[in-house]
Amino acid sequence: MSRKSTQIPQLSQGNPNELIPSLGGKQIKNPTIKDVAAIAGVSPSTVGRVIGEYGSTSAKARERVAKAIKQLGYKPNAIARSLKSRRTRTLGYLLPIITNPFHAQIAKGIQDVANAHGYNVILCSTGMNAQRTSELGRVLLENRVDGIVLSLPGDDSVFGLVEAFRDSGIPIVVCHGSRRIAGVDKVMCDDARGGYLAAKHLVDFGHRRIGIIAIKDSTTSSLRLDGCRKALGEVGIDLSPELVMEVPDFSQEAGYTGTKLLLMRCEQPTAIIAFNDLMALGAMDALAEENLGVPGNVSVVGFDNTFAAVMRPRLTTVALPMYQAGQIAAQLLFERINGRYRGEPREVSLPEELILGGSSTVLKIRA
Amino acid sequence: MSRKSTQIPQLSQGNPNELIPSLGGKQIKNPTIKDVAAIAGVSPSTVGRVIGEYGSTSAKARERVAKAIKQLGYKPNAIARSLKSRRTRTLGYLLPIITNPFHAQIAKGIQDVANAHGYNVILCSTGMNAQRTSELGRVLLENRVDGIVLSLPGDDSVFGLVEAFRDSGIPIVVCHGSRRIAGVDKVMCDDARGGYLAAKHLVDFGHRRIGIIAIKDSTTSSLRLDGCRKALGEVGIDLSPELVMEVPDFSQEAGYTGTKLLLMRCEQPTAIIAFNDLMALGAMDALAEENLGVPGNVSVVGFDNTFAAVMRPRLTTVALPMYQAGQIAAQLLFERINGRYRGEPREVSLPEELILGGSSTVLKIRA
DNA sequence: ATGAAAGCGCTAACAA
DNA sequence: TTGTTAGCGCTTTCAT
Repeated sequence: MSRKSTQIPQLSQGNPNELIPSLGGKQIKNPTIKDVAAIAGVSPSTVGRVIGEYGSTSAKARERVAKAIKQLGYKPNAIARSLKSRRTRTLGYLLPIITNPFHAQIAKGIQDVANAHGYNVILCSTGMNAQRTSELGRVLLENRVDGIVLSLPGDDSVFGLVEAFRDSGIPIVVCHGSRRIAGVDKVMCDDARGGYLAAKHLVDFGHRRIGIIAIKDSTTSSLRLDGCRKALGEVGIDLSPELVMEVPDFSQEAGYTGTKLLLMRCEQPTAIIAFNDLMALGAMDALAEENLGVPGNVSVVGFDNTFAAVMRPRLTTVALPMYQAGQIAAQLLFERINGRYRGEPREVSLPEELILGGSSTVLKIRA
Repeated sequence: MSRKSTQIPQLSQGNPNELIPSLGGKQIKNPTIKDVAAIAGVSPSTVGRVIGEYGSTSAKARERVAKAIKQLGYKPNAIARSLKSRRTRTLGYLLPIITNPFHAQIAKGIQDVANAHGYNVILCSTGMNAQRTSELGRVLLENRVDGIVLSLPGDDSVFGLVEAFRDSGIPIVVCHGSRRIAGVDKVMCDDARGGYLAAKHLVDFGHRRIGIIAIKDSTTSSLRLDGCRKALGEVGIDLSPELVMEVPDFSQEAGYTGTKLLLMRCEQPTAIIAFNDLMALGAMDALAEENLGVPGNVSVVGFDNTFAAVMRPRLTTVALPMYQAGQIAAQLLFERINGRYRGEPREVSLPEELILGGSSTVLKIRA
């Protein structure tokens, strides 16, 4: 009913925004700082000072302005403010797809910190499409965001985008994205440490023959593998290449197939580490097909803690602090934005954490 | 290294943006439409026409402007454009928490459609906090978004927010939010139909004594329950109240406890419907504790298809088309924004779909 | 088809 | 402490 109120001028026509104090009448269509000033009987600048909380104002002025604002239903125009102040109080967040729980967690971390600073976040899903990535970068640039967080793998479109932002002097933080993006602040997880924790856990449980489902051409995967090697090395074991199955991607299918192949080509491992929960699920399906119980016959450990808690048995996994990563990314960004930090690019490494589930158990010595 | 390029004026000082054609020199610090005009040898208005693709321009002018733009590395300023044109090409999306996969799906649907229209999306998680909800609403208002999508339960802060947007003439679409918000377009799922599908499925499998874990004070829950009743009614069964266990919320804990209580107070049902996957998981844990196998002794059906696919056995569930819901919500919004539709509030009801898993099976007649 | 001029709503100098 | 003035970078009449 009042939906079209803005279309129907409620004051006399001919003076769209004239400073008629609307003595009896109610609202002016889109009250500006000038309208407020007229009603409060002060100058526009004084109103600006009251609203923007800068400069100095008398208590009386503040009171009158506040009253006028309420009377008019005045809402500051952030657009105009941005144009003049050259700050939009907006951050951009570029990510592959928001439906990935990882990125959703990061997004939440960024958003919470941003809001606490009075900032908004524009979310941009690239869909891993190069053209779209460039386009979204351009849009963010045109919208003059004060900073951006990037959770993208490193391809040419991403490098180009980083370059463009750097040229504009807009700070960038990479959060759980490509490690190959140089010259920017980064927030990453300590993947080597995570791999170490996973393998160490199994080693402590007595496992010695541990199969690993790793990913080809993935830095994260190779760091985790390094960590596994280290843990095994500590008990004098040299990880045999035949126990490391390299698969093309982090999919459930890859976990399944990889495990099948692994079981075929080597003596049955007593435990399997898959470099994410989805692959661990695939691995467990493969094991079930071979009538190998988990954890009875084979222990399984996953990574990422994406849905380990809803599996039965609950999956032992390595959790990554993505929410925290998002928060820190935003904090680093704000330090750049407000000039509190101007030094060399920093890299924050966040600890990963082992979450115990029922999918791993102490190795039974066979008779 | 080139990070501080904007701070170091690269041209002579004293003429911040004078129309010196920068013949040999490279970039002007922050080229505007005027700079482009000067280099292209046309007026600013012509440049505006070329960039904004309005009015008419000669091919020659377009070419010269394009060249100047490239030479200067000019980026249009969306802020200035918004101020003048009174359109920000930005949508707001208010939701409880982005880490809820439902809302992430909706967000993606909105974002994809928005981007296709050249629009951005500002994401706002309210965290179900009333004060925060109002604040975010205010911020969106101040930022003059062209429209908003709401996925919020109905409380006073939300009603207030809706009112505020209506006063400003900014269109709103509720997407999978409170049905109690009146006077706005809505995109909802057909929960009654979903409930019907779930119960019909079990009835078709021969089940007659079906326990239902429902939620107190939830419209969605009562619609689903209606649907269940209808399916049972079709085979002449009147759903007994003792088979309907009302729990306080949609949590796993509630599913677990509800099932325990259900098993205590009535003859053992041959199937259980829980109104989301999480409660179904809790129900299955409860059943396991009672040594009741799924689906051997009891069939289980969930709702929402949030993680049914990773459960073993895979959970039979009713899936909701959230991505599509987000897309449609955005489409409805655009129809309002560009004035293509000005009629009464519409309500779109989206079909839910049964996804078969291994958690439900044909009822075995006991000897 | 193009240019000149006004102004969107605000902030930031500078005066007073 | 307050008011005046001048823009921020763009779009939009209105002339030409």
